[in-house]
Amino acid sequence: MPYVSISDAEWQVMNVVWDGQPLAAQEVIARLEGEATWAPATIKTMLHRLVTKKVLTYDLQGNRYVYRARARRCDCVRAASRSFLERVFDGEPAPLLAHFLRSSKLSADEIDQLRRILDEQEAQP
Amino acid sequence: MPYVSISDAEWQVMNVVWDGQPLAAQEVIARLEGEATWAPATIKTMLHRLVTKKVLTYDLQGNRYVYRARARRCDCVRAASRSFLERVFDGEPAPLLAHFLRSSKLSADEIDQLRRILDEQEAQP
DNA sequence: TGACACCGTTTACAGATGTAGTTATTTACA
DNA sequence: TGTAAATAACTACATCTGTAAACGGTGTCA
Repeated sequence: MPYVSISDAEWQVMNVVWDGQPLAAQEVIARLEGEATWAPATIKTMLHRLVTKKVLTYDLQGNRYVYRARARRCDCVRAASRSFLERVFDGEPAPLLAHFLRSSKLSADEIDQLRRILDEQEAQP
Repeated sequence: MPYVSISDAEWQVMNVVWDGQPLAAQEVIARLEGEATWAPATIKTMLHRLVTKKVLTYDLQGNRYVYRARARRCDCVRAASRSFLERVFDGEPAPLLAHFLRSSKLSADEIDQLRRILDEQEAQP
């Protein structure tokens, strides 16, 4: 399975599918109301391309497709994250983390959670 | 100054320029040896496009251009980071941070550093 | 049994991107 | 002063992206 990248607009569609799969095209279109201003035809094009890219697949239900993700979200997140880290932060995770820690407003709970992950990281060799 | 996005390949060039500016095209090409396998002409094309996009500028030195960044790295990093956060993590910084914390191997020093940033964040309202 | 509505497929097209060769101009050396 | 080398500019072209209309098949309601 050769890696094909998911474009910006396609990520918006995939996020909807991952969140609510399985979904028929109409449902994807409905959930993108407000999020984006695409014509329904545009969304259909993207669903089609995502099937071609083997990121999505579908089951036939009568005469309509019901889409499901074929690639796992976590794998796509991993690939996109690695590529972003490489591109923008030259592969250095620490500056990336510093950047996002500084530029995000986090709740006390979230901060605690992140501290705990840091503790875990420290425990590993 | 309308925002134009810096492509994947262009980031590689910009990282070299930001690290060593001002740089003549030849120097950029030299520093990309090994990093990438582009023909020199390819790199020149990218330099040219980056000037068009107003991300780079240059000073004439004899018959050659000496390039300098026109956009600040931190601004470009900020823009790219925001877009990535939006696209891949639906705008939620905490999951993004958790992901990178878990998937990176960090030195003890780096972990301390990050803890300190978390402390700072907690102090802010 | 038509006509309409809906579905996925095909086609369209401009702009961005990756990749690089060709050309014209300038400069420096012989 | 002529010629070779180097430089930036122009041209090229296939693919990817964003955006969407047109088309052809099918199901449904009158």
